[in-house]
This record gives sequence, C-alpha cells and structure tokens, in this order.
Amino acid sequence: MIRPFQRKERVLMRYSNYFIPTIKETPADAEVISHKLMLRAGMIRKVAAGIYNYLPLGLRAIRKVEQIIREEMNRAGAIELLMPVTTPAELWQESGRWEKYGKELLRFKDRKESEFCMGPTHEETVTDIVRRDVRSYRQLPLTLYQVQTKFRDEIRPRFGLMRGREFIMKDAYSFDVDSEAADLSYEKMFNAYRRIFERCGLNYRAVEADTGSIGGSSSHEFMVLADSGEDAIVSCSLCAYAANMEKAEARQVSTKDHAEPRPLERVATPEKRSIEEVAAFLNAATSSLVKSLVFVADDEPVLALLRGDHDLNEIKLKNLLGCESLELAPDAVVEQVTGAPVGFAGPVGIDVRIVADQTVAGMKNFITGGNEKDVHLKSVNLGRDFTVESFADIRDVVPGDPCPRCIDGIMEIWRGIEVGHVFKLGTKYSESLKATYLDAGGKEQVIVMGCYGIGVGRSVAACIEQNHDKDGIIFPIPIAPFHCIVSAVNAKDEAVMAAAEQIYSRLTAAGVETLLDDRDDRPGSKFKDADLIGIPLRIVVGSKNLVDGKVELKERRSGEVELLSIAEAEAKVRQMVAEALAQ
RNA sequence: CGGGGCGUAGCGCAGCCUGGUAGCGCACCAGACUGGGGGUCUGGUGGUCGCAAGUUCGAAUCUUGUCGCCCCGACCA
Repeated sequence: MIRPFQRKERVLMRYSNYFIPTIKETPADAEVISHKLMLRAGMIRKVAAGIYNYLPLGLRAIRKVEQIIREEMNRAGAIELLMPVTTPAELWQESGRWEKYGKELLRFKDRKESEFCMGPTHEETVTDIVRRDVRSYRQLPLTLYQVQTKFRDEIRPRFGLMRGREFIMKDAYSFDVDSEAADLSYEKMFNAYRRIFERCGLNYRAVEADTGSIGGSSSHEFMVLADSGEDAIVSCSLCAYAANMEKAEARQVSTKDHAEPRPLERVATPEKRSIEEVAAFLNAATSSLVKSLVFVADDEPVLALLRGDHDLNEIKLKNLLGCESLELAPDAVVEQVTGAPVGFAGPVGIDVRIVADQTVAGMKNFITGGNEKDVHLKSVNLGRDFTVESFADIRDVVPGDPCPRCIDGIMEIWRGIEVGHVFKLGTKYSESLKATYLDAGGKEQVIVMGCYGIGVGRSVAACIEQNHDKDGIIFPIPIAPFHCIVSAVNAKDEAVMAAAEQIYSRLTAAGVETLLDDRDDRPGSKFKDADLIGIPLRIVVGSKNLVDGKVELKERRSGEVELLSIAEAEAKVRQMVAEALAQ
C-alpha cells in the first residue's frame, strides 16, 4: 500500500520502525565478550560456522570503520577499486599458490567445470591488473586498495567476527620501481594505519612480525590489546621495541655458570617425564634442566635443546634450520631416535643433528634425559658429554627478559588481537606473474610490491573487547552506529513525543546521527537496550522534567547524568560529537 | 585431522539412564493493570524432538549411519 503522506515520518530513525533485535540472555555458544555483546545487541546473527549476517546496527559500525579507512587511505594517496570475490584458478596457479595455499582456499567449479576460488586475499588479482596496464616507471608509484569480502575456510572459526570464515577486509597493494621507493610506500601505509586505529579509538601497538611464508623483508602487525587476544606480543618497558611473540628476539643473557664440571651421573627417575616432575623429584630448579625436543624437519629428525623453564619458538627453529616443514616428532620417531619412551630424551650419546638455544651455552652441570626408560642424567656438560651443531635464539621470550634493543628495558608480555598487517612483499608476486615496467633507460624491471590489510569486522569486535561494561557495549563516538539516542520515557505522552521528535530533528540536521526511541515500553527496558547497544550519548525526555523545559543528558561511558535545558543538551551533544570527530 | 560434547518452540534448557498423550523459563500475540533501570496478572500462538534407516504393538528415549554445531589439541594467516 502506498501512503505518500507518511514519507516524512518514515525518514525519522524511529526505534519502533528500525530493526535492532536485542536479546536478554547470553547465547550459549559465544565465548568472548565481543561475540556475546554483538549477538545480544542485535548487530550480527550467525548463518553458518564463521559466517554472519550483519544486521543494521552492526553494519553501521562496520561502515564507520570503513569510512575512516577510506579517508586515511585516500589521504595517503591510495586509490580505491573493487576486485571480484571469485578468482579464476589460473591466476593462482601462475603464482604457485593454488597448490601451496591448502584447504583454507575454498575452491569450486562453474558449470563448464572451470576452476575458481573465493579470494582469501587478492595479490594475484591486483598484480594481474597492474601487469596489464602499467608499462612505464612514469606510472609508478601506485597504491590500490579495496574493501571487500574475503573467504578463508578456517579450520576452526571462532569468537564471532574475530575469526570468521567470511569477513570484510580492507586490502591495499603498493607498486614501486625499487625497494627504496617501496619502503616509502610502506611508511606511508604504516602511518595511515596509525591514524586509522587512533581515530577508531583503539588501544593498540604496532609490533614487528615474522614475515612467514609470504617472505619479504619486513612486516608489522597492528595489535589491539585485549586479554582475549589470540596472539602474544612482547614490548619493552622502556623503549619502543615491540614484537609478535613469534618474532620477538630473546637477548643473550650473560649469566654464565663458572662452576667446575662434576662427573656425569645416572639417576633413576621412575615415571618422571615432564620437566616439572623431574625437577620436583630431583629437588632441582626447572632452570637447571635442559629440555630435549625431537622434531622432524623435512623428514630429518633434529634434537632441539632449551633451558627447562623456557618454551621453544617453532618459527625461530624453522628459520634456523631453513626447512620447509617442521613438526614435533610423533612418539614412534622419538622412541626410534632416543631408544626410550617419550619423556627421557637427552643429547648424550644420540646420533642426530643437535641445535640448542643460546641460553644453554652458558649452562653447566645440568640435568637431561638419559635416552633410557626411567633414567635421567645429572651434571651433564657441553663439549665433554655431547656437542651442539649450532646455538641460536630458538625460544619464546619470557616476562622479565632483557630488551634486545635498549640497556635497561625489561620485556613485558601482552595479549593482542591482530587488526592490521603491513608487509613488504618484494617481488614474489611481480616475478611469478611477470609484472614489470620499463625504467628511464628503457630497461625492463620487476615491480616491487607491498601489501596491507585491515580486518574491518575484527576491528569492530576488538573495539568492543576494549569498550564495554556489565551493561553492554560502550562505543567510541567515531565508530558508534549512532552518536545519540533520544529516549522518550513515556511514548504516549504527546508533549514528550513532540519534544523528543524536535530534539531528534535538530540534532540530525546538525549532523548528529540520532536514534529516536519512540517505543511504548517501560523506561527500564529502553534504558537497558540503550546501554546494551552502546550509543555514547543519551537524551532522556520525561514528562516530569519536561514541565520545567529540562531533559537529561547521560554519557554512556562515565554514567554521568546532567539535567539541562533542551537547548543546552542539544548544544552539548553537538559539541561532544564534533570534538570526537575532529581528529 | 585427533579427542570430548551437544542437536527437543525464536532463545536458554528439562525429559532420554528405566520406551507408553512433549514440558519449563524467556520471547511472541490479545487484554487489563502499570509507567525513570528488562513490572504484574489472565488468556493464547508456536515443536514431523537435526536427518535417515533399524529394533519394537509403540521411539525424543534403544541401535546404526549421516549431517550440523560447540569445546580442547594439532594446523594455518
């Protein structure tokens, strides 16, 4: 039915006409706070594992983040385009990733049996664009970006938007004439990222990251600090050094044990397998033990040694060994290599490559496994009892380690959510896909690339992890779905509704994104909803105060309530929003 | 991929062990009262018990298979 005269009324963002299906009870399968709150606040709904509907409120928050990203990308000189989700297999075969990417890559065939995949990232596609139409150094540098849905068939999607299979990502790619120019592009993007996460109101750290299988010279991750974060990051208490745990350097501790070597001793340790068990049984500190781990590196067994209280860092070990695959050896291999069941491995009298953490180099008279069931060795010493092929940093940093960069700094460990990642790619894709240009001398050169991602939905989730209380979400104004909610306490009171609508209209006209809660509900439920969905500012219009021409202004974060005249309240809201958006 | 668990109304769950008319709370609809922090009462709507096969006079309940989901681990960006 067409009711043209209701058009104006429809334009009002009335809660009663809008769609914010909030729920009181916490859904059973949500683990982290952001997931719970996004479901409860009616922002998202699950469609399948790791796949979500973005409901209006959730979409508005996502759009806010996207908008900030676009503004900062554009400011940094990047240019927006849009690439398809569907990518033909040929491009991926050309780069070699069709085989390498594994099961995360969702593959499918069209009716003609041609193979495609859902893009988990777009290096291939964007490089294809550039190689077709960029010929000359005059066309460089060039940075292209898009905001697009990605699909990665994660083994275990979890935590709502935090680790979904389908997710919205901003990905940018830079193209430069040489690595020096590429460094400049990288720096521009790095700075743009700082601005983006600052504008989003996130408490984050930019940390050095391992470049992993993608290669390239350097990489930084932007980590939002949160206890629920899936990544461990370390930072120095004094200087600017910060890195992902995978990458964080452990400085060689110069504590050298000068004790005289004692004679090697065999001790019975029945059923004592773990470091803790052995240490307790022999009444020794875990740090006086040496942990021996058997790994299989490209089918070859390797023994890795660590001080008992340290953890192995597989990335570092993998980089040290320079192998393609690395995994902890299965029990059968351990038994074959050591001649003993798991739990009694040691370096003495063993015939495989031995690498050790640098900390081990300074140890004397330590305890190791005896390569025999229920036997450990005491007073084991390097050189005399066994030799190590190489010493290197192959352990995880632990809290209190000295900083690798400054003199007095101490390492601290945090949990973080990776919301952004910047990479110097080098020529990995431009080489395999033959993206080249002619330099000023007319000589063909390979383009040097960089890539830069931001998880948009994940940023919203991370924001909620950092901004909530027992009542719900507390959105920072820049990414709030609405800046202000006008609650008409008694929706049946005409004076109240009229005043609320006027406030709503004036705020909206002034650029304040406002939601009018006109629902005929009890005040309690309306307040609970407003708190839950996290609108930063709330104006409450009630009949009692309205008689004196007053309304209530409440700030969600502080809980501060002020009784103000309508004009004052409007002015204050406008000012607060303007200030928050001014950055 | 290995281990564990769960699929019963929109949501949260009970019933299953010991087979015999499918239940509770919330939500939803109607009405009344109520009206500044998820209110009360009355009456109602809604489920082929994930799906399939089997055992049985009879299956939500027992058996097998299958699909989906969740958790831990391995793996991965």
